[in-house]
Amino acid sequence: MQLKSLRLFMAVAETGSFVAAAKRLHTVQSNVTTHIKKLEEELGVQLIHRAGRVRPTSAGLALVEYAERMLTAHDEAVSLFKGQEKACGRLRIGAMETTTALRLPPILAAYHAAQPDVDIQLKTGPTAELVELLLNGQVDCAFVAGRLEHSRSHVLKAFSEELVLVGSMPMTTMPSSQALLASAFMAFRQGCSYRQRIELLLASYGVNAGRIFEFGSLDAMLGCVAAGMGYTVLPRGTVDAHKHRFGIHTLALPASIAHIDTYFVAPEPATWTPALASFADMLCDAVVVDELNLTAS
Amino acid sequence: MQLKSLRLFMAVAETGSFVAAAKRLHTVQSNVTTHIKKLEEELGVQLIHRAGRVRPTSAGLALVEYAERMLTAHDEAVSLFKGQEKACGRLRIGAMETTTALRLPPILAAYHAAQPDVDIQLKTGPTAELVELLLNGQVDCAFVAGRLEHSRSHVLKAFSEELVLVGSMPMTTMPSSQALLASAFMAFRQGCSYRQRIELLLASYGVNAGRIFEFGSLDAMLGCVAAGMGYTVLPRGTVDAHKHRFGIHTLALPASIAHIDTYFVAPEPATWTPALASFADMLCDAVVVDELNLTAS
DNA sequence: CCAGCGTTATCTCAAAAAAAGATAGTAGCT
DNA sequence: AGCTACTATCTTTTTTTGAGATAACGCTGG
Repeated sequence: MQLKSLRLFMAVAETGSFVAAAKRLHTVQSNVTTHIKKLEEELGVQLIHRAGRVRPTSAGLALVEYAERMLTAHDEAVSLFKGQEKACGRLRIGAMETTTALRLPPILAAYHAAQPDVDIQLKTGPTAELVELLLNGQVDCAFVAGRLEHSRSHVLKAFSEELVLVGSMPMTTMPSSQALLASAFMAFRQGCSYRQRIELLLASYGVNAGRIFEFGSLDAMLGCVAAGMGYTVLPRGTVDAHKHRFGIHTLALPASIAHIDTYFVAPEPATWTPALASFADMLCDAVVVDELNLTAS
Repeated sequence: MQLKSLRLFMAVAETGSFVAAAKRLHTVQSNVTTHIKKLEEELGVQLIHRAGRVRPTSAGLALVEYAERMLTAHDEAVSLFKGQEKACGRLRIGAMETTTALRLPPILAAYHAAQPDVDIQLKTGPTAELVELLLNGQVDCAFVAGRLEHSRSHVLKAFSEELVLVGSMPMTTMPSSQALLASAFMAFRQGCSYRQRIELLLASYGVNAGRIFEFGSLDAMLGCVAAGMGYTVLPRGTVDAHKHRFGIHTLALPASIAHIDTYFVAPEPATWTPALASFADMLCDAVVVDELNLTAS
C-alpha cells in the first residue's frame, strides 16, 4: 500500500470521478485506475462503485477513515520538518543546576515567545551525566562545563563564569588549610564539573578532599552553606542572585581555578529538528550580543 | 515518502543496525541505506547517527512518532480487510420499522455474539427511504419490502410476512365499504411499502384512500389503533407480539394482498467489508434453517 | 432503440525506480 | 596497526510507474 495510492483514492472519493482526481493530483486518469485497482487487489475488496455514479463502496468508506489517519500523520511529519516560520514538536534541553538557575530562564522565556508551538523539556544534571544523555539521544542539546572531547559535535561557548568560594561568614582572605580541612564542602552529585574544581582548589592548598556532601538542588546546597555547614564553589552570578535570600558570603578564587566556561553542545547541525535549529540560532545571536556588550564596556 | 521506507527506518531505529533491519524486512543492506537516505533528502534532515553506534538523531526520534501513527493506521486498515476470524469496524443496517421490531432483535443479538468487535448502527425507515440510503452508501445493507428493481445488487429473500388487518375490536369478516370509508388508517410515513398495500386493499373494496395518518413508530401506531382511531395493516408476527400489550384484534386479508416478502439487499458482494460479509453469511444460514423448519412442519 | 458524449479500463512503450550483488571506505576493537 | 563488522557507493538487472492511445462501457436525449 502506497501513500500515493491513498491520496488518489481519497481524491476519487471526494470528487466522485477518476478524471477529476487525476487532474487534482496532476496525473492522468489511467494512473488513477491503476492505483485504485492495485489497492483493491491488495485489500481483496472493491473500494469504488464504478457503475453509474462513482463513489466509495462500504469497504471504501471504511478505508477512508484509515487513509485519513495515515495522510494526516504524513502531512504533519512533513510540516514538522518543512514547515516554514514556526517550528513545532519537542525540544529536550539538558543543563547544569547552576545554568538552569541563572542563565536559562531568560533564554527559555525568549525562545518560548518566539516558538510557542515547541514543547520544551528540561533535564537537570551534572556535566558528565548530561554528556551521557546527549550521546544516548535522551536530550537534543545540553549546557555543560568544559569542552566536549567528542568530535562531530556542534559546540558553542555560551557563558563565561567566575567561580567563587561561598561560605556563611564574610571572608577577606582564603581560609587556612586547617580551616578548610575542618570544614565540609557541598557539591552537586558525582559528575559535576564544579566539584572537580573544589577538589582542585583543596589540592592547591595541600588539603585532601575531605568530607564532600552531595546535593541535587542548588537551594538545598545554599541553605546548608548558610547554616554554616561548610563551603561550596559556585559561579558568581548564581550566588549573587541568591545572596540576600540566604545571607551567604563569597570570596574570589585564584584566576586559574576561578574561570570556567559553559558550552552549548549538540550533535551535528544536519541532525537538528527545526525546533533545535531555531534554539541554537537564538542562542548564537544572544551570545554574540553578550560579547559585544562585554567589548563595549 | 513511502510506507516501505518508514518501515525500514523504524527497523533501523529499533535494531540499531542497517544489516539487522535489512534482515528483518527480508531485503539487503544497500536498500536500507538507499531508503533512509531518500527519507533524509526528502525531509532535509539527518535521521540516523552513523558515526559510532547507529541510532536515531533528534530529528529521527521526532519522525518515529509520526511513523508509528502511519504504520499503525496502515496495519489496522489491512487487518480490517485481511484479518482472519473476527471482523471489526462498522456495520450500518437499514430496516423497516416492522422488521426492526420483530425480526431484527434475535439476528442482531446473534451477530453481536459472533462478531463482538463490529459496531452495529441501525437506521429505521420506510422501504423507499432505505433504498435511497443504500444507493447513497449511507447504509451498508437494508431490509426492504419488495424486490429492488436495481441491478447489480445482492438480494436475498429474508422473511415472508402475512399482512393482516388490525383493529380495536374483534373481527370475523371484512368491515363494510362504508365502515372502511368512515375509518382512519394508520401507516408509516411516505414510502412505506405496507402503506401501498393499504391503498390497494381500500381500492379492492372500491374505497378511495381516505384519511391516512402517518406515524414514525410502531408503538405509537398500535396505540392509536387500540384506542379505536381506526385500522392498520401489518405483518401478523409483528402484531401478535404486541397483541396482549395493546388489546388489538386482527383479521386475515385476501392472499393476493396479504403476502409480502422482506428482502435483504446490499451492493455486490465484492464491495463488502468483512463485517457485512459475515452478517450476510449468518443471515443466509438463518434463512435456510428457517425454510427447512417450514418444510419439516 | 440507438447515436453521441463522457467516463473508466486496457494496452503499450519509454522512463524511472527499486532490488540485489559487488566493492570500497570507515569506525571500533584487540 | 591490523582485524572485523559495519555502512556507503556503484553497477546491473528487474520491476514499477507514468503517460498517451485506444477500446469498452454506461448514461442521456432524440
